[in-house]
Amino acid sequence: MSDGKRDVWVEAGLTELARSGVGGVRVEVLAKNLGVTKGGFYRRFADRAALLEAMLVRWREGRAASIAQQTSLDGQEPRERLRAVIQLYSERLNPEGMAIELAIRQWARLDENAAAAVASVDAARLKHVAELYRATGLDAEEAEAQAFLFYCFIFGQSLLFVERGPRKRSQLVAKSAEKLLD
Amino acid sequence: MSDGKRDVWVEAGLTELARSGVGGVRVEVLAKNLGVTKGGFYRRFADRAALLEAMLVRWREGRAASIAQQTSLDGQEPRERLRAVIQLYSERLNPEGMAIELAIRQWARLDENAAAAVASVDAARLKHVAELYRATGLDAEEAEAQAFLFYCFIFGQSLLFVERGPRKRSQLVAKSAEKLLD
DNA sequence: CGTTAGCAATACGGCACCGTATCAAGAACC
DNA sequence: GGTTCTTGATACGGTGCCGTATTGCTAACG
Repeated sequence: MSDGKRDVWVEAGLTELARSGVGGVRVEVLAKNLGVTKGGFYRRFADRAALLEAMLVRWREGRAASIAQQTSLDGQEPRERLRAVIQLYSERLNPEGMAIELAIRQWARLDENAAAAVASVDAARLKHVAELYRATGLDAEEAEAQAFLFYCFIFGQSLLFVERGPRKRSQLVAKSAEKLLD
Repeated sequence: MSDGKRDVWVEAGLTELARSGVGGVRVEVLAKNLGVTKGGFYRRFADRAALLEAMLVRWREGRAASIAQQTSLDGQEPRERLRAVIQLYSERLNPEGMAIELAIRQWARLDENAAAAVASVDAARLKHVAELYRATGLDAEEAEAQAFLFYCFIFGQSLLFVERGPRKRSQLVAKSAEKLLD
Protein backbone atom coordinates (compact mmCIF):
# COMPACT_ATOMS: atom_id res chain seq x y z
CA MET A 1 0.00 0.00 0.00
CA SER A 2 2.65 2.43 1.10
CA ASP A 3 4.74 1.37 -1.89
CA GLY A 4 1.85 2.01 -4.20
CA LYS A 5 1.60 5.56 -2.95
CA ARG A 6 5.29 6.06 -3.56
CA ASP A 7 4.81 4.93 -7.12
CA VAL A 8 2.16 7.55 -7.67
CA TRP A 9 4.63 10.27 -6.78
CA VAL A 10 7.31 8.77 -8.97
CA GLU A 11 4.86 8.57 -11.83
CA ALA A 12 3.83 12.17 -11.39
CA GLY A 13 7.47 13.14 -11.21
CA LEU A 14 8.26 11.49 -14.53
CA THR A 15 5.28 13.14 -16.15
CA GLU A 16 6.41 16.52 -14.94
CA LEU A 17 9.95 15.72 -15.99
CA ALA A 18 8.73 15.09 -19.51
CA ARG A 19 6.74 18.30 -19.51
CA SER A 20 9.26 20.70 -18.08
CA GLY A 21 12.58 19.12 -17.23
CA VAL A 22 14.15 18.34 -13.87
CA GLY A 23 13.82 21.91 -12.77
CA GLY A 24 10.08 21.62 -13.06
CA VAL A 25 9.84 18.63 -10.76
CA ARG A 26 8.77 20.42 -7.61
CA VAL A 27 7.17 18.76 -4.66
CA GLU A 28 4.41 21.29 -4.31
CA VAL A 29 3.63 21.23 -8.00
CA LEU A 30 3.32 17.47 -8.05
CA ALA A 31 1.09 17.64 -5.00
CA LYS A 32 -1.18 20.08 -6.75
CA ASN A 33 -1.29 17.86 -9.83
CA LEU A 34 -2.17 14.90 -7.69
CA GLY A 35 -4.84 16.85 -5.88
CA VAL A 36 -3.24 16.46 -2.48
CA THR A 37 -0.99 18.59 -0.34
CA LYS A 38 2.65 17.87 0.11
CA GLY A 39 1.93 16.60 3.58
CA GLY A 40 2.07 12.98 2.51
CA PHE A 41 5.11 13.39 0.36
CA TYR A 42 7.57 13.81 3.19
CA ARG A 43 6.21 10.73 4.86
CA ARG A 44 7.37 8.57 1.94
CA PHE A 45 10.42 10.43 0.74
CA ALA A 46 13.22 11.97 2.72
CA ASP A 47 13.29 14.96 0.42
CA ARG A 48 13.06 16.04 -3.18
CA ALA A 49 16.39 14.41 -3.98
CA ALA A 50 15.02 11.05 -2.88
CA LEU A 51 12.17 11.39 -5.32
CA LEU A 52 14.54 12.23 -8.15
CA GLU A 53 16.62 9.23 -7.25
CA ALA A 54 13.55 6.99 -7.28
CA MET A 55 12.56 8.37 -10.68
CA LEU A 56 15.98 7.53 -12.01
CA VAL A 57 15.84 3.99 -10.67
CA ARG A 58 12.42 3.47 -12.13
CA TRP A 59 13.47 4.81 -15.54
CA ARG A 60 16.62 2.74 -15.59
CA GLU A 61 14.77 -0.45 -14.75
CA GLY A 62 12.02 0.26 -17.20
CA ARG A 63 14.53 0.78 -19.98
CA ALA A 64 16.53 -2.29 -19.10
CA ALA A 65 13.38 -4.36 -19.28
CA SER A 66 12.20 -3.10 -22.62
CA ILE A 67 15.55 -3.11 -24.37
CA ALA A 68 15.94 -6.84 -24.13
CA GLN A 69 12.42 -7.32 -25.37
CA GLN A 70 12.71 -4.86 -28.24
CA THR A 71 15.87 -6.39 -29.60
CA SER A 72 15.13 -10.06 -29.12
CA LEU A 73 14.44 -11.43 -32.54
CA ASP A 74 12.31 -14.52 -32.26
CA GLY A 75 12.29 -15.73 -35.81
CA GLN A 76 12.34 -12.18 -37.17
CA GLU A 77 14.90 -10.77 -39.58
CA PRO A 78 17.44 -8.52 -37.81
CA ARG A 79 16.83 -5.73 -40.27
CA GLU A 80 13.12 -5.88 -39.56
CA ARG A 81 13.81 -5.70 -35.86
CA LEU A 82 16.02 -2.65 -36.32
CA ARG A 83 13.38 -0.97 -38.41
CA ALA A 84 10.85 -1.67 -35.67
CA VAL A 85 13.11 -0.11 -33.05
CA ILE A 86 13.41 3.06 -35.09
CA GLN A 87 9.64 3.19 -35.27
CA LEU A 88 9.43 2.73 -31.54
CA TYR A 89 11.60 5.71 -30.81
CA SER A 90 9.98 7.98 -33.29
CA GLU A 91 8.94 11.01 -31.33
CA ARG A 92 5.45 11.21 -32.80
CA LEU A 93 4.78 7.67 -31.72
CA ASN A 94 5.87 8.03 -28.13
CA PRO A 95 6.24 11.71 -27.32
CA GLU A 96 6.36 11.36 -23.56
CA GLY A 97 8.96 8.63 -23.61
CA MET A 98 11.12 10.73 -25.86
CA ALA A 99 10.64 13.82 -23.75
CA ILE A 100 11.71 11.91 -20.66
CA GLU A 101 14.70 10.56 -22.50
CA LEU A 102 15.85 14.03 -23.52
CA ALA A 103 15.10 15.63 -20.17
CA ILE A 104 17.09 12.97 -18.35
CA ARG A 105 20.01 13.44 -20.71
CA GLN A 106 20.01 17.16 -20.06
CA TRP A 107 19.78 16.48 -16.35
CA ALA A 108 22.67 14.04 -16.65
CA ARG A 109 24.91 16.88 -17.74
CA LEU A 110 24.66 18.29 -14.22
CA ASP A 111 23.98 15.30 -12.03
CA GLU A 112 26.23 12.31 -11.47
CA ASN A 113 23.47 9.87 -10.64
CA ALA A 114 21.54 10.74 -13.74
CA ALA A 115 24.71 10.43 -15.79
CA ALA A 116 25.33 6.96 -14.39
CA ALA A 117 21.80 5.86 -15.21
CA VAL A 118 22.06 7.14 -18.76
CA ALA A 119 25.45 5.55 -19.25
CA SER A 120 24.20 2.18 -18.13
CA VAL A 121 21.12 2.36 -20.31
CA ASP A 122 23.17 3.46 -23.29
CA ALA A 123 25.63 0.64 -22.81
CA ALA A 124 22.84 -1.91 -22.76
CA ARG A 125 21.22 -0.46 -25.83
CA LEU A 126 24.41 -0.30 -27.83
CA LYS A 127 25.23 -3.85 -26.88
CA HIS A 128 21.91 -5.22 -28.00
CA VAL A 129 21.70 -3.27 -31.21
CA ALA A 130 25.28 -4.16 -32.08
CA GLU A 131 24.25 -7.77 -31.75
CA LEU A 132 21.45 -7.22 -34.22
CA TYR A 133 23.94 -5.77 -36.67
CA ARG A 134 26.25 -8.70 -36.09
CA ALA A 135 23.36 -10.93 -37.00
CA THR A 136 23.22 -9.19 -40.36
CA GLY A 137 26.76 -10.32 -41.00
CA LEU A 138 28.92 -7.41 -39.82
CA ASP A 139 32.02 -8.05 -37.79
CA ALA A 140 32.16 -6.94 -34.18
CA GLU A 141 33.81 -3.60 -34.67
CA GLU A 142 31.69 -2.62 -37.64
CA ALA A 143 28.58 -3.66 -35.78
CA GLU A 144 29.49 -1.50 -32.82
CA ALA A 145 30.09 1.55 -34.96
CA GLN A 146 26.86 0.97 -36.79
CA ALA A 147 24.97 0.66 -33.51
CA PHE A 148 26.47 3.93 -32.36
CA LEU A 149 25.37 5.63 -35.54
CA PHE A 150 21.96 4.06 -35.14
CA TYR A 151 21.39 5.60 -31.73
CA CYS A 152 22.88 8.90 -32.72
CA PHE A 153 20.23 8.99 -35.37
CA ILE A 154 17.43 7.97 -33.03
CA PHE A 155 18.11 10.67 -30.50
CA GLY A 156 19.48 13.26 -32.85
CA GLN A 157 16.38 12.98 -34.91
CA SER A 158 14.20 14.04 -32.04
CA LEU A 159 16.45 17.01 -31.44
CA LEU A 160 16.09 18.61 -34.83
CA PHE A 161 13.31 21.05 -35.54
CA VAL A 162 12.31 20.47 -39.10
CA GLU A 163 9.42 22.55 -40.27
CA ARG A 164 6.75 22.10 -42.88
CA GLY A 165 4.76 19.54 -41.03
CA PRO A 166 5.26 15.92 -40.18
CA ARG A 167 5.02 14.61 -43.71
CA LYS A 168 8.32 16.00 -44.84
CA ARG A 169 9.83 14.90 -41.61
CA SER A 170 8.69 11.32 -41.81
CA GLN A 171 9.99 11.18 -45.36
CA LEU A 172 13.38 12.23 -44.09
CA VAL A 173 13.23 9.73 -41.27
CA ALA A 174 12.26 6.95 -43.64
CA LYS A 175 15.02 7.72 -46.07
CA SER A 176 17.55 7.95 -43.26
CA ALA A 177 16.38 4.67 -41.86
CA GLU A 178 17.07 3.06 -45.21
CA LYS A 179 20.56 4.42 -45.21
CA LEU A 180 21.13 2.98 -41.76
CA LEU A 181 19.93 -0.45 -42.83
CA ASP A 182 21.73 -0.85 -46.14
CA MET B 1 28.43 52.03 -24.42
CA SER B 2 25.02 51.08 -23.20
CA ASP B 3 24.93 48.41 -25.88
CA GLY B 4 28.21 47.01 -24.70
CA LYS B 5 26.89 46.59 -21.21
CA ARG B 6 23.85 44.80 -22.55
CA ASP B 7 26.15 42.40 -24.32
CA VAL B 8 27.91 41.56 -21.10
CA TRP B 9 24.65 40.38 -19.60
CA VAL B 10 23.77 38.39 -22.71
CA GLU B 11 27.18 36.79 -22.63
CA ALA B 12 26.83 35.87 -18.99
CA GLY B 13 23.39 34.52 -19.72
CA LEU B 14 24.67 32.22 -22.43
CA THR B 15 27.45 30.98 -20.20
CA GLU B 16 24.98 30.18 -17.47
CA LEU B 17 22.68 28.60 -20.03
CA ALA B 18 25.46 26.26 -21.04
CA ARG B 19 26.21 25.42 -17.45
CA SER B 20 22.76 24.79 -16.09
CA GLY B 21 20.02 25.25 -18.66
CA VAL B 22 17.41 27.98 -19.03
CA GLY B 23 16.16 27.40 -15.54
CA GLY B 24 19.54 28.41 -14.20
CA VAL B 25 19.59 31.74 -15.97
CA ARG B 26 18.60 33.94 -13.05
CA VAL B 27 19.11 37.66 -12.90
CA GLU B 28 20.59 37.66 -9.43
CA VAL B 29 22.89 34.78 -10.21
CA LEU B 30 24.25 36.51 -13.29
CA ALA B 31 24.74 39.66 -11.29
CA LYS B 32 26.76 37.77 -8.73
CA ASN B 33 28.85 36.16 -11.45
CA LEU B 34 29.51 39.56 -12.96
CA GLY B 35 30.41 41.00 -9.60
CA VAL B 36 27.66 43.62 -9.67
CA THR B 37 24.21 43.87 -8.23
CA LYS B 38 21.10 43.48 -10.29
CA GLY B 39 20.52 47.21 -10.06
CA GLY B 40 21.88 47.81 -13.51
CA PHE B 41 20.14 44.92 -15.10
CA TYR B 42 16.66 46.35 -15.01
CA ARG B 43 17.95 49.53 -16.51
CA ARG B 44 18.88 47.71 -19.71
CA PHE B 45 16.31 44.93 -19.83
CA ALA B 46 12.63 45.12 -19.17
CA ASP B 47 12.73 41.83 -17.34
CA ARG B 48 14.22 38.37 -17.35
CA ALA B 49 12.24 37.42 -20.44
CA ALA B 50 13.85 40.27 -22.37
CA LEU B 51 17.27 38.90 -21.55
CA LEU B 52 16.29 35.43 -22.70
CA GLU B 53 14.98 36.92 -25.90
CA ALA B 54 18.23 38.79 -26.45
CA MET B 55 20.19 35.62 -25.84
CA LEU B 56 18.14 33.86 -28.45
CA VAL B 57 18.68 36.60 -30.99
CA ARG B 58 22.36 36.60 -30.36
CA TRP B 59 22.64 32.84 -30.69
CA ARG B 60 20.59 32.79 -33.85
CA GLU B 61 22.70 35.45 -35.47
CA GLY B 62 25.92 33.88 -34.37
CA ARG B 63 24.88 30.57 -35.87
CA ALA B 64 23.70 32.12 -39.09
CA ALA B 65 27.04 33.82 -39.49
CA SER B 66 29.17 30.76 -38.90
CA ILE B 67 27.11 28.33 -40.91
CA ALA B 68 27.74 30.12 -44.15
CA GLN B 69 31.41 30.31 -43.38
CA GLN B 70 31.75 26.70 -42.28
CA THR B 71 30.13 25.33 -45.38
CA SER B 72 31.60 27.60 -48.01
CA LEU B 73 34.10 25.52 -49.88
CA ASP B 74 36.65 27.75 -51.47
CA GLY B 75 38.58 25.30 -53.51
CA GLN B 76 38.15 22.54 -50.97
CA GLU B 77 36.63 19.12 -51.62
CA PRO B 78 33.04 18.88 -50.32
CA ARG B 79 33.85 15.70 -48.43
CA GLU B 80 36.72 17.45 -46.72
CA ARG B 81 34.45 20.31 -45.78
CA LEU B 82 31.90 17.90 -44.29
CA ARG B 83 34.57 16.16 -42.33
CA ALA B 84 35.70 19.49 -40.97
CA VAL B 85 32.17 20.37 -39.87
CA ILE B 86 31.90 17.13 -37.94
CA GLN B 87 35.14 18.02 -36.21
CA LEU B 88 33.79 21.44 -35.40
CA TYR B 89 30.77 20.09 -33.61
CA SER B 90 32.62 17.43 -31.73
CA GLU B 91 31.76 18.03 -28.12
CA ARG B 92 35.33 17.73 -26.85
CA LEU B 93 36.41 20.44 -29.21
CA ASN B 94 33.76 22.96 -28.33
CA PRO B 95 32.02 21.90 -25.16
CA GLU B 96 30.35 25.18 -24.37
CA GLY B 97 28.95 25.62 -27.84
CA MET B 98 27.51 22.15 -27.69
CA ALA B 99 26.10 22.68 -24.22
CA ILE B 100 24.36 25.84 -25.41
CA GLU B 101 23.03 24.01 -28.41
CA LEU B 102 21.52 21.26 -26.28
CA ALA B 103 20.20 23.60 -23.62
CA ILE B 104 18.46 25.74 -26.21
CA ARG B 105 16.91 22.69 -27.79
CA GLN B 106 15.53 21.58 -24.47
CA TRP B 107 14.29 25.08 -23.83
CA ALA B 108 12.66 25.07 -27.26
CA ARG B 109 10.41 22.25 -26.18
CA LEU B 110 8.66 24.66 -23.84
CA ASP B 111 9.13 28.05 -25.44
CA GLU B 112 7.85 29.21 -28.79
CA ASN B 113 10.52 31.80 -29.39
CA ALA B 114 13.28 29.35 -28.72
CA ALA B 115 11.59 26.83 -30.98
CA ALA B 116 11.45 29.38 -33.77
CA ALA B 117 15.12 30.22 -33.38
CA VAL B 118 16.11 26.58 -33.45
CA ALA B 119 13.92 25.89 -36.45
CA SER B 120 15.46 28.72 -38.41
CA VAL B 121 19.00 27.69 -37.55
CA ASP B 122 18.27 24.08 -38.41
CA ALA B 123 16.78 25.04 -41.73
CA ALA B 124 19.86 27.05 -42.65
CA ARG B 125 22.18 24.27 -41.61
CA LEU B 126 20.32 21.59 -43.49
CA LYS B 127 20.21 23.74 -46.57
CA HIS B 128 23.94 24.40 -46.58
CA VAL B 129 24.98 20.86 -45.82
CA ALA B 130 22.58 19.50 -48.41
CA GLU B 131 24.37 21.71 -50.91
CA LEU B 132 27.66 20.17 -49.95
CA TYR B 133 26.21 16.74 -50.54
CA ARG B 134 24.86 17.88 -53.87
CA ALA B 135 28.35 18.96 -54.74
CA THR B 136 29.46 15.38 -54.22
CA GLY B 137 27.06 14.29 -56.92
CA LEU B 138 23.88 13.37 -55.08
CA ASP B 139 20.52 14.47 -56.40
CA ALA B 140 18.50 17.01 -54.44
CA GLU B 141 16.34 14.60 -52.51
CA GLU B 142 19.18 12.27 -51.61
CA ALA B 143 21.29 15.20 -50.55
CA GLU B 144 18.59 16.46 -48.25
CA ALA B 145 18.14 13.10 -46.58
CA GLN B 146 21.86 12.75 -46.19
CA ALA B 147 22.10 16.20 -44.62
CA PHE B 148 19.36 15.28 -42.19
CA LEU B 149 21.21 12.15 -41.21
CA PHE B 150 24.38 14.18 -40.92
CA TYR B 151 22.91 16.52 -38.32
CA CYS B 152 21.12 13.75 -36.49
CA PHE B 153 24.53 12.25 -36.04
CA ILE B 154 26.15 15.48 -34.94
CA PHE B 155 23.67 16.22 -32.21
CA GLY B 156 22.80 12.66 -31.34
CA GLN B 157 26.45 11.97 -30.82
CA SER B 158 26.69 14.56 -28.09
CA LEU B 159 23.65 13.07 -26.42
CA LEU B 160 25.00 9.58 -25.90
CA PHE B 161 26.95 8.70 -22.80
CA VAL B 162 29.56 6.26 -23.91
CA GLU B 163 32.00 5.26 -21.26
CA ARG B 164 35.52 3.90 -21.27
CA GLY B 165 37.21 7.18 -21.99
CA PRO B 166 37.39 9.40 -25.00
CA ARG B 167 39.53 7.11 -27.07
CA LYS B 168 36.86 4.54 -27.67
CA ARG B 169 34.43 7.33 -28.30
CA SER B 170 36.49 9.10 -30.88
CA GLN B 171 37.02 5.80 -32.64
CA LEU B 172 33.28 5.40 -32.86
CA VAL B 173 32.87 8.94 -34.07
CA ALA B 174 35.54 8.50 -36.69
CA LYS B 175 34.06 5.30 -37.99
CA SER B 176 30.59 6.83 -38.09
CA ALA B 177 31.91 9.83 -39.93
CA GLU B 178 33.28 7.52 -42.58
CA LYS B 179 29.92 5.90 -43.00
CA LEU B 180 28.33 9.31 -43.43
CA LEU B 181 30.81 10.30 -46.09
CA ASP B 182 30.86 7.16 -48.25
C1' DC C 1 -17.17 3.57 24.25
C1' DG C 2 -12.64 5.37 24.81
C1' DT C 3 -7.90 5.06 23.51
C1' DT C 4 -4.45 5.06 20.22
C1' DA C 5 -1.98 4.78 15.68
C1' DG C 6 -1.79 6.33 11.06
C1' DC C 7 -2.36 9.74 7.73
C1' DA C 8 -3.27 13.94 5.25
C1' DA C 9 -4.06 18.89 5.89
C1' DT C 10 -2.40 23.05 7.79
C1' DA C 11 0.79 26.26 9.50
C1' DC C 12 5.27 27.83 9.88
C1' DG C 13 10.13 29.65 9.11
C1' DG C 14 13.54 30.08 5.76
C1' DC C 15 15.54 30.96 1.27
C1' DA C 16 16.17 32.39 -3.49
C1' DC C 17 14.49 34.88 -6.70
C1' DC C 18 11.57 38.64 -9.23
C1' DG C 19 10.71 43.35 -10.20
C1' DT C 20 10.23 48.30 -8.25
C1' DA C 21 11.59 52.31 -5.87
C1' DT C 22 14.87 55.04 -3.84
C1' DC C 23 19.44 56.78 -3.02
C1' DA C 24 24.29 58.32 -3.59
C1' DA C 25 28.13 59.45 -6.35
C1' DG C 26 30.28 60.83 -10.33
C1' DA C 27 30.21 62.80 -15.25
C1' DA C 28 28.54 66.06 -18.44
C1' DC C 29 26.80 70.23 -19.43
C1' DC C 30 25.64 75.24 -18.85
C1' DG D 1 30.17 75.92 -9.27
C1' DG D 2 25.67 74.49 -9.66
C1' DT D 3 22.33 71.69 -12.14
C1' DT D 4 20.96 67.70 -14.47
C1' DC D 5 21.76 62.93 -16.24
C1' DT D 6 23.58 58.54 -15.78
C1' DT D 7 24.48 54.59 -13.36
C1' DG D 8 25.29 51.17 -9.85
C1' DA D 9 23.96 50.04 -4.95
C1' DT D 10 20.50 49.37 -1.46
C1' DA D 11 16.14 48.41 0.32
C1' DC D 12 11.68 46.63 -0.13
C1' DG D 13 7.41 43.74 -0.92
C1' DG D 14 5.82 39.68 -3.18
C1' DT D 15 5.96 34.79 -4.70
C1' DG D 16 7.03 30.03 -4.99
C1' DC D 17 9.27 26.61 -3.17
C1' DC D 18 11.71 23.61 0.59
C1' DG D 19 11.46 20.94 4.69
C1' DT D 20 9.54 20.63 9.62
C1' DA D 21 6.16 20.75 13.18
C1' DT D 22 1.61 20.63 14.59
C1' DT D 23 -3.04 19.62 14.21
C1' DG D 24 -7.28 17.16 13.31
C1' DC D 25 -9.72 13.37 11.36
C1' DT D 26 -10.61 8.52 10.96
C1' DA D 27 -10.66 3.99 11.81
C1' DA D 28 -8.79 -0.03 14.15
C1' DC D 29 -8.50 -2.11 18.55
C1' DG D 30 -9.27 -3.17 23.50
